[in-house]
Amino acid sequence: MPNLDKFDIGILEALQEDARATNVEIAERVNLSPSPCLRRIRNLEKSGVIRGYRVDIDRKEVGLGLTVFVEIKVGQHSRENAEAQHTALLALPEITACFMISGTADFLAEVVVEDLSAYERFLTEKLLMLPGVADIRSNFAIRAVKTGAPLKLPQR
Amino acid sequence: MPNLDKFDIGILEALQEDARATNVEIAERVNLSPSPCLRRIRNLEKSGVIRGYRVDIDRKEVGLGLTVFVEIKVGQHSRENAEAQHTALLALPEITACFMISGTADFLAEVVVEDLSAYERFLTEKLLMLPGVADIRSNFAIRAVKTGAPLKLPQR
DNA sequence: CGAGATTTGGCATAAATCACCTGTTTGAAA
DNA sequence: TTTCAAACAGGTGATTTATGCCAAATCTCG
Repeated sequence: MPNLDKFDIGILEALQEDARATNVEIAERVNLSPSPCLRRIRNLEKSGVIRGYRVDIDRKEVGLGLTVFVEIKVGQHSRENAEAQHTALLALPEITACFMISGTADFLAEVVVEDLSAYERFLTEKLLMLPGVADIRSNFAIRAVKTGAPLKLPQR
Repeated sequence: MPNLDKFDIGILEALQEDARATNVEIAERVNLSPSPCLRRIRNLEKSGVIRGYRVDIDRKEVGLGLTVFVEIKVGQHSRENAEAQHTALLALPEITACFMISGTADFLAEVVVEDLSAYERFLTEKLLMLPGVADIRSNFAIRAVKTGAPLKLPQR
């Protein structure tokens, strides 16, 4: 909703490549002096366009070798108080992303765990214990083609 | 593979919450003085545990209102030279994440675009033009429960 | 064209980064 | 257990960066 001009878009593109770039570097890249550049960044943060800054960790390197995409179906009456479902799924730290989707399933969740046995524990001790979960289908990631790629920002 | 101790894990957890936190802040949080803390961060970067730093942008706020999860099936002979498939999918900026998966599909891709008509253009002009793409199935995200959540790092 | 509002750029100061150095801890072998 | 070497934590200071302030430039309407 906020009107983003070419400077804002440029700043966001720079931060998508390297969110720890210094303000001076970003200012040079978008052809602005440091002062207004920093002011714009702070405005983007305050207005909610920028939600935060994250480190991109190599999952394999930290021992998280298994990514699974889980299609979750919920029972008919659980679909009515969807808020409780959201809260429950939000609280599971193994789920790194989760969307309510159209199609055959109700939710699609990305689950990141150490290995198959950790995934088994997650399923039996956590996901299947949630009330209202009627059916799940697991799609195992064999290989990551790309993850967390920069958004293709609409130009102004 | 590199041995990560509790300091490294603490640094990664801090950077997952705020990747622009200053080295001094991170050092305080993990109970280390700034010098060794910065040294560890640089080591994590050099060893590949840290792949980079990304800004978390609110998609709606920049006009990207539609997220679609696309299941892609490729023809039998395309499956053999999978490398070409990967390269082609990598090159599409609308795809923000893509995995080769088990199950009914061959690939699962997350596509982020402005709206339905932009998605139609993406499908007809780009994805369906790729050689070897035999079948696709689109699952539209109705609501994001969570995105880009921090990883649950194995403790040491 | 002109008044008002917004934004930019430069400056000064406080803070952070980072290379270098020193002292301590750790770990392996005798 | 003792010894030695390698690795690591912590301190210091020069350089770079962040950030508030203010005057000048730019943009926006009437």
